[in-house]
Order: sequence, then C-alpha cells, then structure tokens
Amino acid sequence: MGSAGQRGRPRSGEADVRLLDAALALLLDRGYDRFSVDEVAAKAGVAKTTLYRRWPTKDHLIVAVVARLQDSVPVEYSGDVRSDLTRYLGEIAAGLDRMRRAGRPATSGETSAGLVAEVAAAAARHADVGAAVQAMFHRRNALVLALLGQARERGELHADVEPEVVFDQLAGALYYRLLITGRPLDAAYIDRLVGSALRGASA
Amino acid sequence: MGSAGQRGRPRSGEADVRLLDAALALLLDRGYDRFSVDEVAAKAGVAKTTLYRRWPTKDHLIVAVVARLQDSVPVEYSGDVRSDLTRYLGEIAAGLDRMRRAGRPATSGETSAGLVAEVAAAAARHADVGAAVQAMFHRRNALVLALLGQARERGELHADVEPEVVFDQLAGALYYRLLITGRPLDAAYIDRLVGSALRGASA
DNA sequence: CGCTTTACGCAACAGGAGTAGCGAAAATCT
DNA sequence: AGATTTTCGCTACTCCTGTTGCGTAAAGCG
Repeated sequence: MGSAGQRGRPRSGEADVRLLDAALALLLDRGYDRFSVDEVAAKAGVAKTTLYRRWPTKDHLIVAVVARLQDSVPVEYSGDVRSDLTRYLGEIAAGLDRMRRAGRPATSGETSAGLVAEVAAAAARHADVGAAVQAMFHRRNALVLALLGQARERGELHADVEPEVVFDQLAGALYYRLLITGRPLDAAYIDRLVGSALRGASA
Repeated sequence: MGSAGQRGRPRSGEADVRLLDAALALLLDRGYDRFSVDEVAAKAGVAKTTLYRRWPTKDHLIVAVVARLQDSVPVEYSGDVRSDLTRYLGEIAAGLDRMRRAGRPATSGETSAGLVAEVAAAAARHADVGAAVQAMFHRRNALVLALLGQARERGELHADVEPEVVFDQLAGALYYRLLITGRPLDAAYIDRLVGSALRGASA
C-alpha cells in the first residue's frame, strides 16, 4: 500500500527528533567545544551509527540544529525604511546573542559568537553544508531584501540602489563586528549603522 | 653574561621557525582539514611536545601561521577616497582569495573561504586567540581608518561620518559575501559596494 | 510465505588532538 | 664546580570523530 515508498526498512522518525532534541539540549549547556557526538547518541538512546546515517559529520548535525532554531522569524513592514531596518537588524543581533549564549556554556560571557563562527566554518568545510547555510540565510533575509526593493520603487530610496549590496553592508557589519572586532552589538550601534548606510559617507 | 635572561634552558629559536615553516608548507598543500599537528612536528623534525609548548592548540598554531602571512601590507594614499577605498578593498579581496586557495588544496575550487572561517572560529573558541586576531585586523586596518578620518577633515566626507562604522560596512560586506552568500568578490562588486557606501541609500 | 533491501544496535577499529611522565641537555645562580 | 630551572625528545595514554563489520528488525515484492 506504500504510496511511493522506498524499498527497505523506513527510517525511524522518532530517532530523528530524539537526536535533534538531545543535540540541542547538549549544545545549550555544554557549548560547542564540549559537545560530543557520542554523548548526543547516548542521550537520545540511539546507536552512533544511526546518527551518522543522518548527519555524516558533527558539522552537519550542528548546522541542522541551528537551522531548526532559525525557522520562523516574522518580519513586519511599517512603511518607514529606517525603522524597519533598525528593527530587523535588532532582531538579528538579538538572535546572535542567543546563539552566543548557546555557544559558550555560561560563565564565559567573554569572547562571543561561538556558534556563528562554527557554522561559517562548517559551511566552508563541506560544500553541502555551505549550500544549506546559504539557503538558510537566503530564506531568513528574503523579506528584508523585498522590503528594500519596495522602498526603492516607492521612491524612498535611490533608483539605482541595489538591495543586495545594501543588505551586505548592513548584515556584514553586524557579523564583522561580532566575529572580528568583538565590539558590542547594541541598539546604539545599530542606529549608527543604519544611519550611515542610508545617508552615505560622501559630503 | 645573559643580560636579563630567564632561568633555565632557552627555547630553541630554530625550532620556532622550522615549525612555522613546516606548518605553512603543510597548510598550503594539505588544506586546513588534512592538516595534522603530528605531521607538522614530524616535518619540522621536532617533538610534538615542543610544538605544544609554543602553541597549546592547533587553532593557536594556525592563527600564528596566518598572522605571519598577514604582516606587511602597504597602503598608499592617492587623495581620492573612492579610489583609495577601492584599491584597498581590492587588496583585501585578493588576500582572501590567496587564503581561499590555501584553505582548500587544489581541485575543489568550490566553496571558498576555508582559512578565514577557521580563523574566525578559532578566535571565538579561545579568548587569547580572539585577542590576537583582533589585534591583527586592527593593525591591518589602521591605515584605512586613518584615511577615512583624514578625508572627513578635508571635507570630502560628511562631518559626522564615523570611520569605524563605514569600515565595518565595507569590510563586513566582503566577509559576509565570502563566508555566507558565497557570491563572487570581483572588482565589479567592490565598485558597487564602495559606491553604495559613499552615496548612501536614501533618496 | 520467502526474498530482497534498508535501517538498527553493537562492538571493534583507525586516526588525530592534547596530556603526562621520564631521562637528558642547556642554560643561570651561588 | 655544583645546584637549580627550564626545555627537549620520547613513549604511552585518554578522549573524540568517523568507519567497518555483523547479526537482527522492519518494511516491500513476488
């Protein structure tokens, strides 16, 4: 009766959720580095080989967990580009802070950005993970790109503005600041950033 | 006769260079993933413990190698902000491409950005590496920040331009594009990026 | 019902990161 | 010279990632 089923024994859907749940839980209180694949399998009550059949690498597993966290990010339009951008970048920054706290167990509020950097590294290491990460960011950012395009057609932005480039500037500045310079990503900075991108530097 | 020497047997300076040289060589033709600390020590003809006394982690070693590559990047002023920025960002992009080729051995011209992502991840994993990476980027970018400040004082840029924010936008866009979206970092993109940052998005 | 295919659990393994313990070497201090 | 301190080389070890092989379970196919 199987509609278009494959041949052999089907994958245990329960194993999938138990593994992802266990992985998320361990990630949250161990942090990335003390996160062990063996332990995930043990905590999920599943053989390690079963885990590796689904995610061939620790990197793949981590990205899958993060991707599940990233789903469902609502964006609302208010009509004013500046306030829309400010709010959206604020949400990104808050999400980064959530991941920051996930990346480092508890005490070391220091360096920041653990998970974001690990995801970027995983994307660089495996082509398929890279594609998944690209898709994840693409989904997440599509609405903002559309927002920029609409504002341009409304005449609120220059006619020759390229939404993609403007968005690279904004998001890039956030990640650069988070990963490289390590300076704070607070509301004041986001205001300055949006202001700078909208106004332009030239006199 | 030792002027202000420490107490015991001094570190072998020769070991330092032989290790760094071996590490660089292996990094260049193995790529980051197939890069093994054991192998570095073997190729340098040095005990593994001697290596770990200098760099307590593979991450530390990698960053030390990359930092040595990054030294001595000359920047020239022409007086015109646009062309100066374009040239400097072009140099960054070229450097990234060098690291890209270093990160991946040869055939897989695909995903890109290996080393950059690894360095960012290493910075996030260890506080001391993070400080070193920050310092490395700070040194590297100081001249450009000064350039922006001078252009502002010349009146070529808005009086309330914040060089730090503008630079975040420019550099951040490059790294974001390299690490996340994976789209090409060619001269045409750099022109569009500089143009967008200088002009501003608002109509 | 038997055959085939795929997933599962288990156990053993290869390889790399990082650590620990030991004797010997190279420096300084008294 | 002798004592002290630190490095060096070596070996052995632990922990983790990822793989392999095998017997068994769960599905579809004839």
